[in-house]
Amino acid sequence: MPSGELKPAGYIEALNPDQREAVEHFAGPLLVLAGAGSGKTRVLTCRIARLIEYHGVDPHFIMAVTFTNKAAQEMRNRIHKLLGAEPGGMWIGTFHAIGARILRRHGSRLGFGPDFTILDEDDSVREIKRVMDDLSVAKRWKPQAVRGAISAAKNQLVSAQEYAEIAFDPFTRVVAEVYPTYQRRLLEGNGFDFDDLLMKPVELFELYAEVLERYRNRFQFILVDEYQDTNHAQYRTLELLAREHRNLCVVGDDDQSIYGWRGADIRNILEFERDFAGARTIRLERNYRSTQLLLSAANKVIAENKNRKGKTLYTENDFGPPITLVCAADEMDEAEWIAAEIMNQLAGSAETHRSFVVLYRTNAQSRALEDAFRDADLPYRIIGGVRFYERREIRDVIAYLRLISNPKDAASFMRIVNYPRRGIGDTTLTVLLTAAREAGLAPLEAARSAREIAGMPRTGAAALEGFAQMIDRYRALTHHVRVHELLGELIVELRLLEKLREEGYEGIDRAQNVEELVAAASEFDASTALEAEDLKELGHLTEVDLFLQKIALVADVDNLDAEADAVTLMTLHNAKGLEFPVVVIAGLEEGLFPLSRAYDSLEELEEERRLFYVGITRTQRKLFLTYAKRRRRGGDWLFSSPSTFLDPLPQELLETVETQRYADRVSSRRRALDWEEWPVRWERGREPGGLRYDYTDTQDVPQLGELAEGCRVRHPRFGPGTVTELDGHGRDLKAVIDFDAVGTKKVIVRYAQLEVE
DNA sequence: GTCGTTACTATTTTT
DNA sequence: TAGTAACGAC
Repeated sequence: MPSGELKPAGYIEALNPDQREAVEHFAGPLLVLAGAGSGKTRVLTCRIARLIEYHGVDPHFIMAVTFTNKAAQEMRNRIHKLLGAEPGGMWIGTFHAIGARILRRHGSRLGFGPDFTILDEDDSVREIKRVMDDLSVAKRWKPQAVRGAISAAKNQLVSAQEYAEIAFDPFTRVVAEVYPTYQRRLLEGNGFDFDDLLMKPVELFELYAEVLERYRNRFQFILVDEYQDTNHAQYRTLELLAREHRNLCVVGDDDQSIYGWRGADIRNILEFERDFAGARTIRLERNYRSTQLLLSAANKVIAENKNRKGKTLYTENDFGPPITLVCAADEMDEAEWIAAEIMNQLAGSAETHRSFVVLYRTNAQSRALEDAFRDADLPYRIIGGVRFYERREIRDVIAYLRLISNPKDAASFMRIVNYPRRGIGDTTLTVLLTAAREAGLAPLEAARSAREIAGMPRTGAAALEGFAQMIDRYRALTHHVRVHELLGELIVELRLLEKLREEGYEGIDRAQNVEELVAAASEFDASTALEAEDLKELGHLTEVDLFLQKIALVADVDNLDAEADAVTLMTLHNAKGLEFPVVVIAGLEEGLFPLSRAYDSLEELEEERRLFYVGITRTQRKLFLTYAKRRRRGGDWLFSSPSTFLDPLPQELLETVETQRYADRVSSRRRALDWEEWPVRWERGREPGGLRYDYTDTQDVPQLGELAEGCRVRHPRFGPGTVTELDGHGRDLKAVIDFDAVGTKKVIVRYAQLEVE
């Protein structure tokens, strides 16, 4: 235990007083409110080092939980550096990875084998769709929506039974019907979805006191990164584990909570001090990352939010250059301007490509940027979007591995039974599945003796048996060969690369991806996937099992290669935890950022604002904010005004710029407007602040003001009035207007020739 | 059983 | 607009 004679290690002396206080805190609950760029990871890692080195805590008793694998890896490396050795026995990982690890050990109590499959969101939607088809409810509701509801329930730890009790309308009643069947299918297929990895460990702890006891004793010290992003299931896990010893240290920033839509509950951090009475709270407000100017802008933006603990960042860095606010004509113009500006900056300075990042709200925005970057010959890489492990060809190959690893996996069976084509069609499959269900067998099991099934077409039966034999043959190999060897053989046998290449241009890419997967597999080292203490109990798991469980939990950011010399393009969400010398935030328009649906509630709008705050605080030196006057979205042009998020930014921090094309367009329009009235029909889409125009014969139209509830309008016959209600969409949009002179009337906007004041 | 066409719908973020 | 799902023809 504490031995006061030891001189503080060098890493302690380098900390500022607040950081030091957090690091030196030993036992009892601790909340560290760590502003952006305030050295949060440093505090976490130093604290762990100190627990081990100074307080003599065996790493075996420490658990550190992060949100991404990348953060976990980073933490591991830094602790290694501080201690000069790997802290053996310590658990560091994401909630999901830790959940999977616990389930691997004890899942059998809930009826799951340790070689379980982890279903990603897409797998889960497919499974739900299948359930819905069977229950004949697929027509009325979207599987995606039902999945969302089940996922939300799981994050709230609401079981299928409990859900049934609270179902109150047609939709939730359908969900209540699907949920238990879906769970049963998962159990039958020995699979967990992402949410199960969080919910099932809690179930395990609550049902089996001795399991809970084991981990309570085991994790004497728990540290949690990004605590503001925890959902209820995660909160409950922490509470169960830490309730007794109370050595729970959480680090987070309520101003950076951006995952509310995924069930993260900001109350977890706002109410930590209440939930863990006697908790010490330390604020880290000194920022080491950004310029003073940027921090003052960020502080102004976030101060608009009501629901926060309150924190003001400061720095002793330079004042720094102003933020450049750019107005562009459309998204191509915006993208071209960004590409050109990055080229400029590169030409005149020592910066390299990797100093730049372009952040945006939606993945769809990357398209224009990619085009512009390609045209400008600017090297770039995109994080997010269609992720590697989500590509069709990769999922196909992985489905083979999954079926080999877990013959009960019905979803993977269905995916590949006829890929590549082997003459197994709907008729054959329907007969097989019916027979399988009656016999209580998984599809692959039934396929092994397909010829014995009544009503099975002869060619189909032979193909099925051949398929099953092939899978079984590889299954027998799993204990003897490495994953990449197995994969290599499989691909040759299927003639997969040849077949993909025959698909033409895109197929060549696909074939390359498959080769990349084999390369990734050959780098996979099972010895690090399963730690020594798990080997005893789980030594019989194959490398294939472990490889699959591992890749199911990797995100794209995890692969962010800091070395590659290219401009990074990614969503704001993906940027959390990262920093860049030069940042561009694109698409600062009403309806896009903030996204229009965020107007539904204050909470969502505040979350969007936090996202903007996260974006600003990624910046070390120079920030560009861009918006476009119009943007193609779906089929037509969407016109919009600059984001209201820009409003709190004081003029003196900004320098405003128009792109050449925007300037040209405005001047030509002004000239045109002098002599011509523009033939325009306009509609208001779902997007508040964004007006959707349909115009007959011109390319360019003047922008009308916003039509929204509460705004003042003028009607040619009824005179001035106030809009009290909007109803319908697009060309069917109707407005209820309280006219000053003639009272309330409902008009069809399309015909009413309203003028917005 | 396969292929091609049409229809539809989703355009938010992800462990 | 683009991608996918469903459907119908061969």
